[in-house]
Amino acid sequence: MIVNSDTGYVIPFSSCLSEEEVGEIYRHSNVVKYDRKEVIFRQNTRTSHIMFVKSGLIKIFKEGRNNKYIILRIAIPDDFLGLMSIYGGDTHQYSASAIYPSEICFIDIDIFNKILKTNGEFTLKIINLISNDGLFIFDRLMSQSHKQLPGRIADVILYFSEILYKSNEFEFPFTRRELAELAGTTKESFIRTLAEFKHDKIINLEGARVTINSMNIIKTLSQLG
Amino acid sequence: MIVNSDTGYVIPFSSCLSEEEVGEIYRHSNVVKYDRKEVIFRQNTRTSHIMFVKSGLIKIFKEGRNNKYIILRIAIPDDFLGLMSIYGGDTHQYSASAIYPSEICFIDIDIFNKILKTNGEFTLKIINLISNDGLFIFDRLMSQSHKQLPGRIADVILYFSEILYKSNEFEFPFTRRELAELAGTTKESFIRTLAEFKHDKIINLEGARVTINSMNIIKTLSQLG
DNA sequence: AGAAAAAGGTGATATATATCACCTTTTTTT
DNA sequence: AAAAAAAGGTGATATATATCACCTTTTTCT
Repeated sequence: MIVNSDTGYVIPFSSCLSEEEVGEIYRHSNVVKYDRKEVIFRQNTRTSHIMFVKSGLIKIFKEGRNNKYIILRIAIPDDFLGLMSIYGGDTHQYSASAIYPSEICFIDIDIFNKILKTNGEFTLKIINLISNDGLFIFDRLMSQSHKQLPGRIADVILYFSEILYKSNEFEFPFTRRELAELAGTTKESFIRTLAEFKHDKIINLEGARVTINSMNIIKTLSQLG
Repeated sequence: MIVNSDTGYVIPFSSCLSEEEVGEIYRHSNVVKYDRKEVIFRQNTRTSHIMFVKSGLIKIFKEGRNNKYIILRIAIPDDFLGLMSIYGGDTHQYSASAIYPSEICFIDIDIFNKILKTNGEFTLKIINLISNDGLFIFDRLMSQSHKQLPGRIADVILYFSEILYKSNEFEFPFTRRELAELAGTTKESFIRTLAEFKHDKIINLEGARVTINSMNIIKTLSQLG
């Protein structure tokens, strides 16, 4: 559902933008609301807009063969979506869907590029974002290649605790199956390993609710792999 | 060994650069020669220059725990090195070493950034490069997570045949151990699977020399995982 | 040229984790 | 409110690939 453009929101890195540039973006953008589980864009479709998360939580994932998925990361407010695909080619290389009801701001791609070409400060911020996205994927690749399950599941716990929620206590916004797709394993193996963590009192676990009892052990598991 | 700056080489994407910009880069750059196996930069060291390959072949790799490595890709002439690390933070997140005697051009980072900030056309090319690097790593992540050995080794063969050498016949520039690090497996498993490919007449194999007999089967293996 | 180290290779064995086959509980749909 | 579907969970079993222990050949070093 498309709502009228409003100016009651902040564009990421707008401190680097002139008033005219901000105005131009507002004039050529609109906000779309998504319900839980709604798809924002799907891999292999053509890129058409610059997007950023205005509110909510977005799952970034990729479908492989045999109905297998990898969840890459969770995008939070002010995160851009799909930059890598937009600037690396002309089709999305992954999909995005709303975890909770969310609002996405769509910006006209030509306007955005015009600003990129003329505003070096802003451009460097965008280059910085894309680079960090790439390095994050590289870390995932290392984790996937060299660590075995306990290490990878420790990584998932650290991702929620340190990057996403910045707290020792949180609720998984995902089903066990999705958590497994984030850890690169199967639902069953994820459940079992998480149950071991609970049994060993490294974490408390009630349904989706997690409390980290021993951050040290989690970090050691992550490091030793 | 540092040689004097010379202007007998072409800067990648220099068609997007003005004469002054090209001159400025020449004035603030120098070419360094590396022997086989010499390290160009090492992960966790601070970034200091923009680099591109003038000649040779460069191995891009990352060290994990337990003396395990992942080889990410091979950089060829005109490829930039380390852009993602330079623009994603201030330390290299991976290492680079020469596979054959190679020449690397080092460009002053401030001069390069100055040009980035003022030349939008050129900047878009650089954004395009970094984005593609990121997408390439994502593909590797998918390959690593969802494919089993024969599929991953087919991917390695396709990488050399289609991306690097653009031929059905080529020589691996790597030892078996390195090939395994590129496929995300062990030396032994790589050797065995490659021997199966040979036994099944999918490829010919004599030492490092590979001839692909059935590109179809290789592609099918890659796709089915 | 000779010694040492690295690379290539093979068979036997171990093991982590996927797969399968269920059952129970919760959530969603009609 | 009942039926259907999805999620959570557990035990038994299968299997792909890592690991180990060698041996041979090639390359590198002194």
